[in-house]
Amino acid sequence: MNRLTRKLEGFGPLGDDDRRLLDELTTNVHEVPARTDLIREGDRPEDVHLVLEGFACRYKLTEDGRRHIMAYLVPGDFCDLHVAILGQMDHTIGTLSPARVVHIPRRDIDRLVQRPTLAKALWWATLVDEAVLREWLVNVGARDAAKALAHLFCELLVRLRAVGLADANSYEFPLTQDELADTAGVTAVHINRSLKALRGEGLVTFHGKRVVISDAERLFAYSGFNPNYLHRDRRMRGRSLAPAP
Amino acid sequence: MNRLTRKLEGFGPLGDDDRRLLDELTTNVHEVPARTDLIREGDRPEDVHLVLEGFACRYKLTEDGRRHIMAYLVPGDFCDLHVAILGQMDHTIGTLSPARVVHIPRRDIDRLVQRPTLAKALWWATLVDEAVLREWLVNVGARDAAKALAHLFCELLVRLRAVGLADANSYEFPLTQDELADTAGVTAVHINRSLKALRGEGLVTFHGKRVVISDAERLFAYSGFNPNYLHRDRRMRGRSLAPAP
DNA sequence: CGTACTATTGATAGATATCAACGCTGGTGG
DNA sequence: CCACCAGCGTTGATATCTATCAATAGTACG
Repeated sequence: MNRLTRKLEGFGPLGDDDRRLLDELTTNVHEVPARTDLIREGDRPEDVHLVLEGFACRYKLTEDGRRHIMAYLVPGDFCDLHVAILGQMDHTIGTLSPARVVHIPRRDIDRLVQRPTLAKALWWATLVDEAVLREWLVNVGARDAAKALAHLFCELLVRLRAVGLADANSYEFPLTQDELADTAGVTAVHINRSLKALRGEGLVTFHGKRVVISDAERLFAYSGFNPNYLHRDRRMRGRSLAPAP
Repeated sequence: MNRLTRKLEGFGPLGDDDRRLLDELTTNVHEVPARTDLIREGDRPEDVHLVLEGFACRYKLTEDGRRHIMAYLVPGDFCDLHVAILGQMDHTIGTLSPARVVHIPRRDIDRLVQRPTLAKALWWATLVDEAVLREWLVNVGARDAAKALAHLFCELLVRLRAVGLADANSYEFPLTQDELADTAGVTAVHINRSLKALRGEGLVTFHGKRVVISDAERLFAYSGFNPNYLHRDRRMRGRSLAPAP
Protein backbone atom coordinates (compact mmCIF):
# COMPACT_ATOMS: atom_id res chain seq x y z
CA MET A 1 0.00 0.00 0.00
CA ASN A 2 0.96 3.59 -0.68
CA ARG A 3 3.22 4.75 2.18
CA LEU A 4 1.72 8.22 2.12
CA THR A 5 -1.80 6.89 2.51
CA ARG A 6 -0.66 4.71 5.34
CA LYS A 7 0.99 7.61 7.08
CA LEU A 8 -1.95 9.97 6.68
CA GLU A 9 -4.33 7.36 8.06
CA GLY A 10 -2.31 7.63 11.23
CA PHE A 11 -4.01 10.98 11.65
CA GLY A 12 -7.55 9.91 10.87
CA PRO A 13 -9.61 7.74 8.55
CA LEU A 14 -9.64 8.60 4.86
CA GLY A 15 -12.47 8.00 2.44
CA ASP A 16 -12.11 5.64 -0.52
CA ASP A 17 -12.11 8.67 -2.78
CA ASP A 18 -9.24 10.17 -0.83
CA ARG A 19 -7.21 6.99 -1.08
CA ARG A 20 -7.89 6.70 -4.77
CA LEU A 21 -6.80 10.26 -5.35
CA LEU A 22 -3.58 9.71 -3.42
CA ASP A 23 -2.82 6.63 -5.51
CA GLU A 24 -3.58 8.49 -8.67
CA LEU A 25 -1.26 11.37 -7.86
CA THR A 26 1.71 9.25 -6.84
CA THR A 27 2.38 7.47 -10.10
CA ASN A 28 5.17 9.63 -11.53
CA VAL A 29 7.94 7.72 -9.80
CA HIS A 30 11.66 8.41 -10.29
CA GLU A 31 14.47 6.11 -9.25
CA VAL A 32 17.23 8.10 -7.57
CA PRO A 33 20.65 6.73 -6.57
CA ALA A 34 22.10 7.25 -3.11
CA ARG A 35 23.79 10.58 -2.30
CA THR A 36 22.00 12.57 -4.92
CA ASP A 37 20.51 16.00 -4.39
CA LEU A 38 16.82 16.20 -5.21
CA ILE A 39 16.42 19.93 -4.64
CA ARG A 40 19.03 22.51 -3.78
CA GLU A 41 19.06 25.62 -1.66
CA GLY A 42 17.88 28.48 -3.86
CA ASP A 43 15.79 26.28 -6.16
CA ARG A 44 12.14 27.05 -6.88
CA PRO A 45 10.91 23.59 -7.71
CA GLU A 46 7.86 23.26 -9.97
CA ASP A 47 6.82 19.91 -8.59
CA VAL A 48 6.41 18.75 -5.04
CA HIS A 49 8.57 15.76 -4.13
CA LEU A 50 7.47 12.79 -2.06
CA VAL A 51 9.67 9.92 -0.87
CA LEU A 52 8.13 6.52 -1.56
CA GLU A 53 11.10 4.31 -0.81
CA GLY A 54 14.55 4.81 0.72
CA PHE A 55 15.95 7.52 2.97
CA ALA A 56 16.56 11.19 2.18
CA CYS A 57 17.45 14.17 4.33
CA ARG A 58 17.29 17.93 4.58
CA TYR A 59 20.67 19.53 5.08
CA LYS A 60 22.58 22.78 4.96
CA LEU A 61 26.24 23.46 4.38
CA THR A 62 27.82 26.05 6.65
CA GLU A 63 30.30 28.66 5.53
CA ASP A 64 33.20 26.55 6.79
CA GLY A 65 32.11 23.50 4.86
CA ARG A 66 30.34 21.49 7.53
CA ARG A 67 27.17 19.71 6.59
CA HIS A 68 24.35 19.63 9.07
CA ILE A 69 21.42 17.26 8.55
CA MET A 70 18.19 18.76 9.83
CA ALA A 71 15.66 16.03 9.04
CA TYR A 72 15.35 12.52 7.76
CA LEU A 73 12.74 11.96 5.08
CA VAL A 74 11.40 8.43 5.09
CA PRO A 75 8.79 6.83 2.83
CA GLY A 76 5.56 8.80 3.02
CA ASP A 77 7.27 12.12 3.75
CA PHE A 78 6.95 15.21 1.58
CA CYS A 79 10.13 17.11 0.79
CA ASP A 80 8.95 20.57 -0.12
CA LEU A 81 5.26 21.15 0.41
CA HIS A 82 6.10 24.61 1.67
CA VAL A 83 7.85 26.00 -1.36
CA ALA A 84 4.59 27.16 -2.88
CA ILE A 85 4.37 29.80 -0.15
CA LEU A 86 8.02 30.47 0.60
CA GLY A 87 9.04 30.56 -3.05
CA GLN A 88 12.63 29.47 -2.66
CA MET A 89 14.30 26.58 -0.90
CA ASP A 90 16.39 27.62 2.08
CA HIS A 91 18.08 24.21 2.34
CA THR A 92 19.01 21.23 0.21
CA ILE A 93 17.36 17.82 0.06
CA GLY A 94 19.36 14.77 -0.92
CA THR A 95 19.01 11.02 -0.84
CA LEU A 96 20.94 8.98 1.69
CA SER A 97 20.16 5.61 0.12
CA PRO A 98 18.84 4.61 -3.29
CA ALA A 99 15.30 5.93 -3.31
CA ARG A 100 12.07 6.13 -5.25
CA VAL A 101 10.70 9.66 -5.36
CA VAL A 102 7.40 10.88 -6.78
CA HIS A 103 7.09 14.23 -8.53
CA ILE A 104 3.68 15.76 -7.99
CA PRO A 105 2.70 18.86 -9.96
CA ARG A 106 1.71 21.82 -7.82
CA ARG A 107 -1.70 21.69 -9.47
CA ASP A 108 -2.33 18.22 -8.11
CA ILE A 109 -1.50 19.38 -4.59
CA ASP A 110 -4.26 21.93 -5.00
CA ARG A 111 -6.62 19.07 -5.76
CA LEU A 112 -5.55 17.23 -2.62
CA VAL A 113 -6.00 20.27 -0.51
CA GLN A 114 -9.50 20.88 -1.73
CA ARG A 115 -10.63 17.82 0.20
CA PRO A 116 -11.03 18.84 3.81
CA THR A 117 -9.96 15.49 5.21
CA LEU A 118 -6.78 15.40 3.16
CA ALA A 119 -6.07 19.06 3.79
CA LYS A 120 -6.20 18.46 7.52
CA ALA A 121 -4.07 15.34 7.25
CA LEU A 122 -1.43 17.18 5.22
CA TRP A 123 -1.39 20.02 7.67
CA TRP A 124 -1.02 17.55 10.51
CA ALA A 125 1.95 15.97 8.73
CA THR A 126 3.57 19.38 8.31
CA LEU A 127 3.09 20.25 11.96
CA VAL A 128 4.49 16.91 13.08
CA ASP A 129 7.57 17.60 10.95
CA GLU A 130 7.98 20.82 12.88
CA ALA A 131 7.56 19.02 16.19
CA VAL A 132 10.25 16.55 15.16
CA LEU A 133 12.53 19.44 14.36
CA ARG A 134 12.00 20.86 17.85
CA GLU A 135 12.86 17.53 19.37
CA TRP A 136 16.01 17.29 17.27
CA LEU A 137 17.03 20.67 18.58
CA VAL A 138 16.72 19.34 22.12
CA ASN A 139 18.62 16.26 21.05
CA VAL A 140 21.58 18.20 19.75
CA GLY A 141 21.47 20.93 22.37
CA ALA A 142 20.74 19.09 25.57
CA ARG A 143 21.66 15.43 25.22
CA ASP A 144 25.06 13.83 24.85
CA ALA A 145 25.82 11.89 21.69
CA ALA A 146 24.85 8.45 23.01
CA LYS A 147 21.49 9.64 24.30
CA ALA A 148 20.83 11.61 21.15
CA LEU A 149 21.47 8.54 19.02
CA ALA A 150 19.30 6.41 21.27
CA HIS A 151 16.54 8.98 21.02
CA LEU A 152 16.85 9.04 17.26
CA PHE A 153 16.54 5.26 17.07
CA CYS A 154 13.39 5.45 19.19
CA GLU A 155 11.88 8.10 16.96
CA LEU A 156 12.63 6.12 13.83
CA LEU A 157 11.10 3.00 15.33
CA VAL A 158 7.82 4.86 15.77
CA ARG A 159 7.94 6.69 12.46
CA LEU A 160 8.87 3.65 10.40
CA ARG A 161 6.32 1.51 12.15
CA ALA A 162 3.70 4.06 11.09
CA VAL A 163 4.44 3.35 7.44
CA GLY A 164 4.90 -0.38 7.79
CA LEU A 165 8.69 -0.35 7.56
CA ALA A 166 9.55 -1.57 11.04
CA ASP A 167 8.53 -4.63 12.94
CA ALA A 168 8.11 -4.65 16.71
CA ASN A 169 11.76 -4.03 17.43
CA SER A 170 13.87 -3.51 14.31
CA TYR A 171 14.12 -1.75 10.99
CA GLU A 172 16.42 -1.23 8.04
CA PHE A 173 18.64 1.78 8.54
CA PRO A 174 21.17 2.33 5.76
CA LEU A 175 23.02 5.40 7.07
CA THR A 176 26.75 5.62 7.63
CA GLN A 177 28.37 6.85 10.83
CA ASP A 178 29.43 9.94 8.89
CA GLU A 179 25.82 10.77 8.26
CA LEU A 180 24.89 10.17 11.88
CA ALA A 181 27.74 12.49 12.81
CA ASP A 182 26.36 15.28 10.63
CA THR A 183 22.98 14.71 12.25
CA ALA A 184 24.10 14.79 15.85
CA GLY A 185 26.64 17.56 15.34
CA VAL A 186 29.62 15.51 16.48
CA THR A 187 32.41 13.70 14.66
CA ALA A 188 32.15 10.24 13.13
CA VAL A 189 34.76 8.96 15.57
CA HIS A 190 32.65 10.09 18.45
CA ILE A 191 29.55 8.49 16.91
CA ASN A 192 31.48 5.27 16.63
CA ARG A 193 32.38 5.34 20.30
CA SER A 194 28.87 6.30 21.34
CA LEU A 195 27.37 3.43 19.34
CA LYS A 196 29.86 1.10 20.96
CA ALA A 197 28.66 2.30 24.36
CA LEU A 198 25.03 1.68 23.40
CA ARG A 199 25.91 -1.80 22.19
CA GLY A 200 27.84 -2.40 25.39
CA GLU A 201 24.77 -1.53 27.45
CA GLY A 202 22.71 -3.88 25.32
CA LEU A 203 20.41 -1.02 24.36
CA VAL A 204 20.77 -1.26 20.59
CA THR A 205 22.41 -3.82 18.35
CA PHE A 206 23.15 -3.78 14.66
CA HIS A 207 22.90 -6.59 12.17
CA GLY A 208 24.08 -5.49 8.79
CA LYS A 209 22.08 -2.36 8.07
CA ARG A 210 19.36 -3.25 10.53
CA VAL A 211 18.86 -1.54 13.87
CA VAL A 212 17.58 -3.93 16.53
CA ILE A 213 16.06 -2.62 19.74
CA SER A 214 15.47 -5.60 21.94
CA ASP A 215 13.86 -3.68 24.78
CA ALA A 216 12.15 -0.55 23.51
CA GLU A 217 10.95 0.54 26.93
CA ARG A 218 14.47 0.48 28.21
CA LEU A 219 15.76 2.51 25.28
CA PHE A 220 12.89 4.99 25.74
CA ALA A 221 13.81 5.42 29.39
CA TYR A 222 17.53 5.71 28.66
CA SER A 223 17.11 8.43 26.05
CA GLY A 224 14.18 10.26 27.62
CA PHE A 225 12.03 9.48 24.62
CA ASN A 226 8.39 10.46 24.96
CA PRO A 227 6.46 9.86 21.72
CA ASN A 228 3.90 12.57 22.41
CA TYR A 229 5.65 14.96 20.01
CA LEU A 230 4.85 12.62 17.13
CA HIS A 231 1.16 13.19 17.81
CA ARG A 232 0.04 9.71 16.93
CA ASP A 233 -2.29 9.19 19.84
CA ARG A 234 -5.88 9.40 18.72
CA ARG A 235 -7.13 10.38 22.13
CA MET A 236 -5.25 13.63 21.69
CA ARG A 237 -7.21 14.59 18.65
CA GLY A 238 -10.72 15.28 17.46
CA ARG A 239 -11.15 18.83 18.66
CA SER A 240 -12.47 21.78 16.71
CA LEU A 241 -10.44 21.63 13.54
CA ALA A 242 -10.30 25.05 12.03
CA PRO A 243 -9.52 25.20 8.32
CA ALA A 244 -5.80 25.49 7.93
CA PRO A 245 -4.32 28.98 7.72
CA MET B 1 0.69 50.04 14.95
CA ASN B 2 -0.23 46.45 15.61
CA ARG B 3 2.98 44.37 15.55
CA LEU B 4 1.21 41.45 13.95
CA THR B 5 -0.07 43.56 11.10
CA ARG B 6 3.36 44.97 10.61
CA LYS B 7 4.90 41.54 10.49
CA LEU B 8 2.35 40.09 8.09
CA GLU B 9 2.81 43.02 5.74
CA GLY B 10 6.35 41.82 5.41
CA PHE B 11 4.89 39.01 3.37
CA GLY B 12 2.61 41.05 1.18
CA PRO B 13 0.19 43.99 1.23
CA LEU B 14 -2.99 43.66 3.28
CA GLY B 15 -6.31 45.29 2.58
CA ASP B 16 -7.87 47.86 4.93
CA ASP B 17 -10.43 45.24 5.89
CA ASP B 18 -7.69 42.81 6.77
CA ARG B 19 -5.95 45.36 8.96
CA ARG B 20 -9.17 46.31 10.66
CA LEU B 21 -9.94 42.68 11.41
CA LEU B 22 -6.49 42.14 12.88
CA ASP B 23 -6.93 45.16 15.12
CA GLU B 24 -10.34 43.98 16.17
CA LEU B 25 -9.16 40.53 17.15
CA THR B 26 -6.16 41.66 19.17
CA THR B 27 -7.91 43.61 21.89
CA ASN B 28 -8.07 41.01 24.67
CA VAL B 29 -4.66 41.89 26.07
CA HIS B 30 -3.19 40.34 29.21
CA GLU B 31 -0.20 41.67 31.12
CA VAL B 32 2.14 38.84 32.05
CA PRO B 33 5.17 39.14 34.34
CA ALA B 34 8.58 37.80 33.36
CA ARG B 35 9.28 34.06 33.77
CA THR B 36 5.70 32.97 33.67
CA ASP B 37 4.43 30.01 31.71
CA LEU B 38 1.70 30.88 29.25
CA ILE B 39 0.94 27.33 28.10
CA ARG B 40 2.41 24.08 29.32
CA GLU B 41 3.29 20.81 27.66
CA GLY B 42 0.17 18.67 27.65
CA ASP B 43 -2.25 21.62 27.67
CA ARG B 44 -5.03 21.92 25.10
CA PRO B 45 -5.48 25.68 25.10
CA GLU B 46 -8.85 27.06 24.08
CA ASP B 47 -7.47 30.35 22.86
CA VAL B 48 -4.60 31.09 20.55
CA HIS B 49 -1.92 33.29 22.12
CA LEU B 50 -0.12 36.13 20.41
CA VAL B 51 2.79 38.14 21.81
CA LEU B 52 2.28 41.89 21.47
CA GLU B 53 5.07 43.14 23.65
CA GLY B 54 8.06 41.56 25.40
CA PHE B 55 9.92 38.31 24.81
CA ALA B 56 8.69 34.76 25.29
CA CYS B 57 10.11 31.38 24.34
CA ARG B 58 9.25 27.80 23.56
CA TYR B 59 11.10 25.33 25.73
CA LYS B 60 11.21 21.74 26.89
CA LEU B 61 12.61 20.22 30.04
CA THR B 62 14.59 17.02 29.60
CA GLU B 63 14.42 14.02 31.88
CA ASP B 64 17.58 15.14 33.71
CA GLY B 65 16.21 18.60 34.38
CA ARG B 66 17.88 20.63 31.67
CA ARG B 67 15.84 23.29 29.95
CA HIS B 68 16.28 23.76 26.24
CA ILE B 69 14.86 26.84 24.55
CA MET B 70 13.68 26.07 21.02
CA ALA B 71 12.38 29.43 19.86
CA TYR B 72 12.09 33.05 20.85
CA LEU B 73 8.69 34.62 20.44
CA VAL B 74 8.85 38.33 19.82
CA PRO B 75 6.03 40.84 19.32
CA GLY B 76 3.89 39.78 16.39
CA ASP B 77 4.55 36.05 16.88
CA PHE B 78 1.85 33.47 17.51
CA CYS B 79 2.50 30.93 20.25
CA ASP B 80 0.22 28.05 19.41
CA LEU B 81 -1.55 28.38 16.09
CA HIS B 82 -0.97 24.68 15.56
CA VAL B 83 -2.78 23.30 18.58
CA ALA B 84 -6.09 23.22 16.73
CA ILE B 85 -4.72 20.39 14.59
CA LEU B 86 -2.28 18.71 16.94
CA GLY B 87 -4.63 18.85 19.92
CA GLN B 88 -2.07 18.90 22.67
CA MET B 89 1.02 21.01 23.32
CA ASP B 90 4.27 19.08 23.07
CA HIS B 91 6.28 21.88 24.69
CA THR B 92 5.88 24.77 27.07
CA ILE B 93 5.74 28.48 26.32
CA GLY B 94 6.86 31.02 28.88
CA THR B 95 7.68 34.69 29.06
CA LEU B 96 11.28 35.82 29.34
CA SER B 97 10.49 39.46 30.08
CA PRO B 98 7.32 41.20 31.22
CA ALA B 99 4.99 40.84 28.25
CA ARG B 100 1.63 41.74 26.84
CA VAL B 101 -0.13 38.74 25.36
CA VAL B 102 -3.39 38.61 23.42
CA HIS B 103 -5.83 35.71 23.78
CA ILE B 104 -7.68 35.05 20.56
CA PRO B 105 -10.57 32.59 20.55
CA ARG B 106 -10.18 29.71 18.11
CA ARG B 107 -13.34 30.96 16.42
CA ASP B 108 -11.72 34.26 15.55
CA ILE B 109 -8.77 32.50 13.96
CA ASP B 110 -11.29 30.81 11.67
CA ARG B 111 -12.46 34.27 10.65
CA LEU B 112 -8.90 35.35 9.85
CA VAL B 113 -8.26 32.27 7.83
CA GLN B 114 -11.33 32.75 5.71
CA ARG B 115 -9.65 35.71 4.07
CA PRO B 116 -7.26 34.37 1.45
CA THR B 117 -4.68 37.10 1.91
CA LEU B 118 -4.52 36.65 5.66
CA ALA B 119 -4.59 32.86 5.37
CA LYS B 120 -1.55 32.97 3.12
CA ALA B 121 0.21 35.44 5.37
CA LEU B 122 -0.38 33.27 8.45
CA TRP B 123 0.83 30.22 6.64
CA TRP B 124 3.91 32.11 5.57
CA ALA B 125 4.57 33.08 9.18
CA THR B 126 4.24 29.47 10.28
CA LEU B 127 6.65 28.27 7.61
CA VAL B 128 9.16 30.95 8.49
CA ASP B 129 9.01 29.79 12.11
CA GLU B 130 9.93 26.34 10.87
CA ALA B 131 12.79 27.72 8.79
CA VAL B 132 14.10 29.53 11.86
CA LEU B 133 13.98 26.28 13.76
CA ARG B 134 16.08 24.60 11.07
CA GLU B 135 18.62 27.37 11.27
CA TRP B 136 18.77 27.06 15.06
CA LEU B 137 19.49 23.38 14.64
CA VAL B 138 22.47 24.27 12.47
CA ASN B 139 23.48 26.86 15.02
CA VAL B 140 23.57 24.41 17.89
CA GLY B 141 24.89 21.50 15.87
CA ALA B 142 27.48 23.02 13.63
CA ARG B 143 28.67 26.34 15.06
CA ASP B 144 30.67 27.05 18.18
CA ALA B 145 29.09 29.11 20.91
CA ALA B 146 30.48 32.48 19.81
CA LYS B 147 29.33 32.05 16.22
CA ALA B 148 25.97 30.72 17.34
CA LEU B 149 25.43 33.79 19.50
CA ALA B 150 26.56 36.08 16.71
CA HIS B 151 24.17 34.37 14.33
CA LEU B 152 21.35 34.73 16.82
CA PHE B 153 22.01 38.45 17.18
CA CYS B 154 21.89 38.80 13.40
CA GLU B 155 18.61 36.96 13.18
CA LEU B 156 17.05 39.07 15.90
CA LEU B 157 18.19 42.25 14.20
CA VAL B 158 16.25 41.26 11.09
CA ARG B 159 13.22 39.91 12.93
CA LEU B 160 12.90 42.85 15.28
CA ARG B 161 13.42 45.33 12.50
CA ALA B 162 10.48 43.70 10.73
CA VAL B 163 8.18 44.68 13.57
CA GLY B 164 9.70 48.08 14.21
CA LEU B 165 11.58 47.11 17.35
CA ALA B 166 15.13 47.59 16.12
CA ASP B 167 16.86 50.52 14.58
CA ALA B 168 19.61 50.14 12.00
CA ASN B 169 22.05 48.50 14.39
CA SER B 170 20.62 47.90 17.83
CA TYR B 171 17.67 46.59 19.78
CA GLU B 172 16.47 45.90 23.31
CA PHE B 173 17.30 42.37 24.37
CA PRO B 174 16.36 41.61 27.97
CA LEU B 175 17.61 38.00 28.24
CA THR B 176 20.05 36.76 30.86
CA GLN B 177 23.16 34.74 30.08
CA ASP B 178 21.43 31.76 31.66
CA GLU B 179 18.72 31.98 29.07
CA LEU B 180 21.23 32.30 26.26
CA ALA B 181 22.95 29.22 27.65
CA ASP B 182 19.75 27.19 27.48
CA THR B 183 19.31 28.40 23.93
CA ALA B 184 22.76 27.54 22.66
CA GLY B 185 23.05 24.32 24.63
CA VAL B 186 26.14 25.38 26.60
CA THR B 187 26.72 26.64 30.12
CA ALA B 188 26.23 30.20 31.26
CA VAL B 189 29.94 30.45 32.04
CA HIS B 190 30.77 29.53 28.50
CA ILE B 191 28.24 32.05 27.18
CA ASN B 192 29.90 34.69 29.30
CA ARG B 193 33.30 33.93 27.80
CA SER B 194 31.92 33.75 24.27
CA LEU B 195 30.25 37.13 24.67
CA LYS B 196 33.51 38.52 25.96
CA ALA B 197 35.22 37.23 22.83
CA LEU B 198 32.61 38.87 20.60
CA ARG B 199 33.05 42.14 22.48
CA GLY B 200 36.80 41.81 22.17
CA GLU B 201 36.52 41.48 18.40
CA GLY B 202 34.28 44.54 18.34
CA LEU B 203 31.53 42.50 16.72
CA VAL B 204 28.81 43.13 19.29
CA THR B 205 28.60 45.46 22.24
CA PHE B 206 26.08 45.73 25.03
CA HIS B 207 24.69 48.81 26.67
CA GLY B 208 22.39 47.88 29.47
CA LYS B 209 19.89 45.53 27.94
CA ARG B 210 20.57 46.75 24.43
CA VAL B 211 22.51 44.80 21.80
CA VAL B 212 24.52 47.06 19.51
CA ILE B 213 25.87 45.78 16.22
CA SER B 214 28.06 48.48 14.83
CA ASP B 215 28.94 46.70 11.59
CA ALA B 216 26.17 44.31 10.62
CA GLU B 217 27.94 43.10 7.48
CA ARG B 218 30.92 42.10 9.53
CA LEU B 219 28.80 40.19 12.02
CA PHE B 220 26.93 38.51 9.16
CA ALA B 221 30.21 37.36 7.66
CA TYR B 222 31.63 36.24 10.99
CA SER B 223 28.62 34.09 11.86
CA GLY B 224 27.76 32.90 8.36
CA PHE B 225 24.39 34.60 8.55
CA ASN B 226 22.39 34.53 5.34
CA PRO B 227 18.93 36.05 5.81
CA ASN B 228 17.35 34.01 3.04
CA TYR B 229 15.80 31.61 5.54
CA LEU B 230 13.67 34.42 6.94
CA HIS B 231 12.02 34.74 3.51
CA ARG B 232 11.61 38.47 3.59
CA ASP B 233 12.74 39.17 0.03
CA ARG B 234 9.74 40.01 -2.12
CA ARG B 235 11.44 38.92 -5.29
CA MET B 236 11.33 35.38 -3.95
CA ARG B 237 7.57 35.34 -3.85
CA GLY B 238 4.50 35.71 -5.98
CA ARG B 239 4.28 32.24 -7.42
CA SER B 240 1.24 30.00 -7.61
CA LEU B 241 -0.10 30.12 -4.11
CA ALA B 242 -2.11 27.02 -3.44
CA PRO B 243 -4.62 27.27 -0.63
CA ALA B 244 -2.94 26.14 2.51
CA PRO B 245 -3.19 22.45 3.37
C1' DC C 1 42.51 -9.17 -6.31
C1' DG C 2 42.75 -4.29 -5.87
C1' DT C 3 40.41 -0.18 -4.65
C1' DA C 4 37.59 2.77 -2.12
C1' DC C 5 34.69 3.49 1.37
C1' DT C 6 33.43 2.50 6.08
C1' DA C 7 34.29 1.07 10.79
C1' DT C 8 37.31 0.76 14.66
C1' DT C 9 40.91 1.98 17.91
C1' DG C 10 44.67 4.71 20.25
C1' DA C 11 47.07 9.00 21.43
C1' DT C 12 46.87 13.72 21.95
C1' DA C 13 44.88 18.46 21.52
C1' DG C 14 41.22 21.54 22.10
C1' DA C 15 36.65 22.93 23.60
C1' DT C 16 33.36 23.05 27.08
C1' DA C 17 31.77 21.85 31.83
C1' DT C 18 32.21 22.15 36.62
C1' DC C 19 33.34 24.18 40.88
C1' DA C 20 34.35 28.07 43.40
C1' DA C 21 34.91 32.73 44.41
C1' DC C 22 34.02 37.62 44.04
C1' DG C 23 31.83 41.97 42.54
C1' DC C 24 28.11 44.60 40.90
C1' DT C 25 23.37 46.17 40.96
C1' DG C 26 18.74 46.85 42.25
C1' DG C 27 15.40 46.12 45.52
C1' DT C 28 13.71 45.88 50.27
C1' DG C 29 13.13 46.32 55.06
C1' DG C 30 14.90 48.12 59.32
C1' DC D 1 19.42 56.31 54.64
C1' DC D 2 21.86 52.39 55.06
C1' DA D 3 22.50 47.36 55.47
C1' DC D 4 21.40 43.36 53.60
C1' DC D 5 19.99 40.09 50.19
C1' DA D 6 19.24 37.88 45.76
C1' DG D 7 20.17 37.60 41.11
C1' DC D 8 23.30 38.29 37.60
C1' DG D 9 27.82 38.81 35.52
C1' DT D 10 32.73 37.82 35.65
C1' DT D 11 36.95 35.27 36.34
C1' DG D 12 40.22 31.43 37.56
C1' DA D 13 41.49 26.53 38.20
C1' DT D 14 40.59 22.06 37.07
C1' DA D 15 37.96 18.04 35.15
C1' DT D 16 35.48 15.99 31.44
C1' DC D 17 33.95 15.62 26.94
C1' DT D 18 34.73 15.86 22.13
C1' DA D 19 37.82 16.78 18.10
C1' DT D 20 41.77 15.78 15.58
C1' DC D 21 45.24 13.00 13.69
C1' DA D 22 46.83 8.68 12.51
C1' DA D 23 46.88 3.94 11.81
C1' DT D 24 44.64 -0.53 11.02
C1' DA D 25 41.00 -3.68 9.84
C1' DG D 26 36.77 -4.98 7.70
C1' DT D 27 33.60 -4.85 3.62
C1' DA D 28 31.63 -4.17 -0.87
C1' DC D 29 32.27 -4.08 -5.48
C1' DG D 30 34.19 -3.77 -10.15
